[in-house]
Amino acid sequence: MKKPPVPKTTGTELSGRVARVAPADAPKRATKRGSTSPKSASRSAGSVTPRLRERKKDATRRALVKVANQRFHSKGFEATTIDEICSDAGVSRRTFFRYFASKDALAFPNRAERLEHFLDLLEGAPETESALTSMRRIAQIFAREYAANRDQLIAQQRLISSTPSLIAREHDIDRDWENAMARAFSRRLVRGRDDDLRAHILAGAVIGVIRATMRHWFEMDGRVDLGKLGSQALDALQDGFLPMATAVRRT
Amino acid sequence: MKKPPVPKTTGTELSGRVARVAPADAPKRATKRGSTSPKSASRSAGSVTPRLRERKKDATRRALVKVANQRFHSKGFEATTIDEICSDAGVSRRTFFRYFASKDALAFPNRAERLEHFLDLLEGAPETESALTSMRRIAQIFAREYAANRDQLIAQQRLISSTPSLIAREHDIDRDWENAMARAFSRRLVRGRDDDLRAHILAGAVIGVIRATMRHWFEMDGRVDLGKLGSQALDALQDGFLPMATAVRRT
DNA sequence: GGGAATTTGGCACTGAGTGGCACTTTGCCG
DNA sequence: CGGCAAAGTGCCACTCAGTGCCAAATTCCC
Repeated sequence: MKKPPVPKTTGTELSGRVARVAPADAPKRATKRGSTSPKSASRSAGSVTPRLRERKKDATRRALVKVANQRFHSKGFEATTIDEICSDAGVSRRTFFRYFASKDALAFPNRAERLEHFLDLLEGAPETESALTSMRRIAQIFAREYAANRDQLIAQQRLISSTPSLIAREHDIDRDWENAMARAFSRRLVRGRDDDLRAHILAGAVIGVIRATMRHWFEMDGRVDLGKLGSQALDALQDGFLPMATAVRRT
Repeated sequence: MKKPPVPKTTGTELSGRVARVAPADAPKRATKRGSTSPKSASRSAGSVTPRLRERKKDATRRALVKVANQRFHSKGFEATTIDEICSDAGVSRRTFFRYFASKDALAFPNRAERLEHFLDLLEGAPETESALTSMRRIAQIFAREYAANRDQLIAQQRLISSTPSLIAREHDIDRDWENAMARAFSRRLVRGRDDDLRAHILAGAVIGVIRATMRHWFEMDGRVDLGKLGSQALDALQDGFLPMATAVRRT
């Protein structure tokens, strides 16, 4: 009771804002091999990829995601404590936070990978292609990919949609995509004033349209053709929502 | 040490999910006078607004927002403790949470009022007006209002933009607006299949465009005409981003 | 002034997230 | 093989947000 011994210094204020323990949440990045990672390069040779250590880390990470999602789906996200997840995975609480920056992060495994994929596609688009055409093409690629993982994505989305804090995280992710898109568009547009603004406006519109489309797809439990849906949505965007914007009471 | 006496039942699991203490975060709602509030109407006459109790509550709320923002701006959002805010405002911790559902909520005073205002305008729009025309008109109204509070809004935005958790909350608010918009559009569109989807797509695009516009305005420290900016952005949306979508390298 | 309805404060408790340190494992040498 | 450094892990203590509960204070209304 009373007071715990001593809070170290004065505590309560101006605590250092350093915290360089382990940022976590970094994408695995590996898998793609090569990459000339500086490592420590103590001597030189090696390169037989003996990273038996990496294997273990990866296994732990996967285990955490797996047991966590089991609990999440059976008793809900908020009702699941990190302690439970840790004991299921046979890992200590402290270790958990070395793998994931937060409990939320568990619900978005491969957040980083997906964005990276999107970026690759976006940056790999031919210079001569218009922004909206690129998006149309890329949307088809993702539509196929999403359709292939339909059930898993729907389960994941159901969890997210029913958890306020996860909804917020999802919006963060949308913003990442939007910013990535804006950057790519900006490079593509006529070089001149206001390009940054115009690129952001276009990106904002595209992301908004795509989000609405995804939302609909999820609400239909993925029983509609996502590719066609996305295509139509981008059509609507491209012709200025004519049927919607003007018609108030079509015949 | 050891263990605290008794955690009540078994604790740790299946704790009731009721929590009907005080949702907080409700808009003041008053101020508009009249409104035939049922109150208790004990006698009849009066009408001198004797709610001395309401005054105090309002004062407490304002005080909390005020002292909180002082601290937020001087030492940052995350570094500020709710305890500090409470002692500054002369209120207990427990009371704080009866006024605000979370620390985040402090950074968005009148979140509810603004949305309500938007909803009123949206629902009060003439039936014969197209969705985009309504938005254009409403955007002008908000542009004027924002311009009038420029300095305060910019300070607020600076705080939000520099705090991840507040950015997330801001996105929640955007979503509220988007949903409100979608609902209004849906009522306005041709009644038929897919209206909900189409309304959401349009709303998503509009919100995206508006967000990008606001972002730019804030980045320019409000030194540009927000009304004109919004108007141009909606123009771009309405003609399908023709100059952006097609031109890859204008002459 | 008296009694009911609110409002408030204090207390105890849960759960997320962090820092520090000691201990174990793994990779890498000579 | 034995030893060494670095990376990974476990444990403990601590801070802080948020909530339930109940008693004390305040306000309202007669």
